Amino acid sequence: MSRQEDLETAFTFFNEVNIISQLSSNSFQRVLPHGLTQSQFTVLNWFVRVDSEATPSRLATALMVTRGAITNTLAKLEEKGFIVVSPDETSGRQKRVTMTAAGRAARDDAIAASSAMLDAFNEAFDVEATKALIPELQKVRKYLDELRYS
Amino acid sequence: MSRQEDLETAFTFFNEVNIISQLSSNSFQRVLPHGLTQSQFTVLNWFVRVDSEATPSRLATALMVTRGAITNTLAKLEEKGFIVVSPDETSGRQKRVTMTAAGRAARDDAIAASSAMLDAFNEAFDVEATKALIPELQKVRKYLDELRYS
DNA sequence: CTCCAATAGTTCAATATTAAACAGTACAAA
DNA sequence: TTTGTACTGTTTAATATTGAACTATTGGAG
Repeated sequence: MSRQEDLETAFTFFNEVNIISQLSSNSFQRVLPHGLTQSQFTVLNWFVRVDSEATPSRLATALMVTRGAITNTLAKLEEKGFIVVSPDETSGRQKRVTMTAAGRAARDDAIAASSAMLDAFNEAFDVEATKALIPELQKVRKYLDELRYS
Repeated sequence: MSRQEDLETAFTFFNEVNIISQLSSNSFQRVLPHGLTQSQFTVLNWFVRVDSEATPSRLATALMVTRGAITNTLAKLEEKGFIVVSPDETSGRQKRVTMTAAGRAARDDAIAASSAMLDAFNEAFDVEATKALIPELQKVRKYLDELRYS
């Protein structure tokens, strides 16, 4: 296998991943309830998947956007009552962000709204085959994730 | 396997794909030469991968953006001399877009600029394993791609 | 041939994001 | 204690994108 061929393999891999991401994100965004944007949903989902509390800066890093973008996204979520942003008593420069019950419900609504789409996908594709891909993708994700701190 | 578990499998799959896409796109954008944006590169790469000629509308559909967005992207590429937009003699409402030699060179520069990144990836991962994922991803991509025309 | 619905491309206002500048806070080294 | 450096969050101008309105053109149904 020449270096050139290996480069093409890697390039093709990332290209396919990109296209799938775009197509699925498009479909997903179309069904998002409560006027949620992709970014807003990602914040809510982060609270379910990772931690019940965060600083804006931690969210910016986790979601790979600038702190300015997070300021905006959190403001929108707070208007909707899906998160609470409060001062941190132990640190004057940090803020403390938590999700409300309404936020949790909105996140669950979003998941439910996408389930028809995912059901259809699972009908067309062998779920075991999909499941088999996940560990490989996780390895790649972890590699790329560690790369950005080095 | 319950429906709930299958839904989670599919959701996790798309979630991993999304994160990889974001991380790799971030890295890729950082090294893009000639002030190319991701969208601009995607247009140039489309001309290499798919066809040597297109209408703006065809590009908008292929790249999954609005026609307004393509108008903007093509204007930027034309300023840089990477594409040519000419009237279509056979149709007064369509335009004809082609890539210039400079555009082709810029695309090749972009590929070259990302090769260090891809080399590092190939050192960390078994290329054969990566290659094995591609057909599976292509199946998913084709499924999603067909979905949006139905 | 004449409409009329569909299509192609552009423009506009609104929104999300970025990069950079900014102000306030924390903390460790001197 | 003081000072300087690093970090947190916000603001600003610039840019990319969207959805919708608009203009021009096409092509088929009548």
